[in-house]
Amino acid sequence: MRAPYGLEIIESCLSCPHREDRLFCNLPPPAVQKLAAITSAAAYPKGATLFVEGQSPRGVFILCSGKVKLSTSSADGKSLILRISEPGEVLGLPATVTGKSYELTADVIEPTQANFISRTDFLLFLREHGEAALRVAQQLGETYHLAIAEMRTIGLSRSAAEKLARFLLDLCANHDEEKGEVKLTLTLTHEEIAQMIGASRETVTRLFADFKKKHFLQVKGSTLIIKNKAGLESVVDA
Amino acid sequence: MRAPYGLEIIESCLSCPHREDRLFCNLPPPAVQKLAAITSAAAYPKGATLFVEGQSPRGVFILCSGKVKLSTSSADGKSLILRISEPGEVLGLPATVTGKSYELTADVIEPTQANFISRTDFLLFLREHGEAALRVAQQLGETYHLAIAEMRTIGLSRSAAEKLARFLLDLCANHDEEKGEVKLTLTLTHEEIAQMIGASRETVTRLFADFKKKHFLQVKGSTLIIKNKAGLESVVDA
DNA sequence: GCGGCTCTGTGACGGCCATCACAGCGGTTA
DNA sequence: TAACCGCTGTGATGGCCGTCACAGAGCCGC
Repeated sequence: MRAPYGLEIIESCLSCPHREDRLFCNLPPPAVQKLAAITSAAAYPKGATLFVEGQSPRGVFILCSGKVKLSTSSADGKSLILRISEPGEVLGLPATVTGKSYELTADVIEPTQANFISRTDFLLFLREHGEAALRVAQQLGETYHLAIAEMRTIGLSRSAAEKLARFLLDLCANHDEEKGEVKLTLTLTHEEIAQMIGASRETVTRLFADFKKKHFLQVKGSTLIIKNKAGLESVVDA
Repeated sequence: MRAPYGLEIIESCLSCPHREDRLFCNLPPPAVQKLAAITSAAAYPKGATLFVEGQSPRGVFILCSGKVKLSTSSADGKSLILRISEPGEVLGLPATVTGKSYELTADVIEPTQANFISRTDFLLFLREHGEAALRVAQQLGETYHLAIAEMRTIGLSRSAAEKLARFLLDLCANHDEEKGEVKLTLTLTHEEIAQMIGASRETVTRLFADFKKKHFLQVKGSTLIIKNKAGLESVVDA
């Protein structure tokens, strides 16, 4: 593990292209300066945990690089993955602004650099900079959107096949299409996909085999090629 | 149906105790005045629709009285109810601040009075009053919390019994307990409950019969008495 | 290369629950 | 009062899929 707060990390984070993405781009210069002053950078290895469901909120994390898994779990160990956060996103925002405990657990699944802002600093900053508060509201609205979308795939499907198809089509929506195909890299294991759609690992394996047989998609290592979106859509509509 | 924008309705809404609840209470007087100026009141009969999933956002509705069902539905007519909004809540907030289309449909299920603020007025107001933007962010954070909670009951349960038990315990959380019992009025039909927990109507009927037989609860008309919370919790933990 | 690990693939079995079908039941309308 | 309509209750049936069990496959560190 690299030393947190190491100088080289702070340097690299200050130049991180996502540092002010979405949340704070285009703020007036004084606001940006103030923001930089209360921000501290750190690196997290794979397997690290940024925060845990139920903890009282310490602050927000702005993802510079890496990937973070957001999940919730029940007493009996079952867990539900809500989504995988990518660079540019802000984690822990709802809990930090409301003051309620974190509603999800954030686990690092690829080595990550993130900027941290403590709750007290962050709230003070928002109070002083109304424009930033509006940005935060917008970001929260989008997070809500994503949650609803996830909810739809889990709640409105009658079969596991439908859920998986919905999940894959959602993935397609974020990637470009080339001559009828969508190519994307999927680093998730079947187990994790199962936890995202509320199914068992074996069912996911079987469904992938099924979809391959129907020529809906193709898998090479961690590369996934969707060859027939219409086919998947027909599974959803069924 | 009462005439929308009728004088007596505006009067009653201006004195509505929830008008500034949560979202805008304790704002400085100038902000409150401005807010009153851009607000317009209306009444909606049972069966009316405030907005529909997919519409581009017209603005926000602040519930004064009545109840509104928030749901999403799939192409094949199946629908998933997210929650029932009560007076004091603000509807359409995420879509209005992000500018994306409404992600849910809002149907009036009990005669409702609501204050409406158009999107342009609302955004302008937020830009001028940073404190209000912060309130909006907090409200959004709480809405998100609720969505996650709903998600947990749907996604983390392995059986329908578990989902119903979770749903009932969530209800209890909002009501007071008296000598080990929680009494509440539940105006939802079995069909609607089924749509909230992602099950079929018949299953809900059967589960209620089952829970009654186990003396977990009791039903008299639209009054529901939870007699044994521990029993329900044991269903969830199973 | 060898043991140990995680991940994927596959068969058998059984239970839960969605679905269909229909029967009472209370409230409302004509 | 009868007809109607939406809600609730209940039986029969079948299929999906969760679970268990195990086998191969890839990937590491030693």
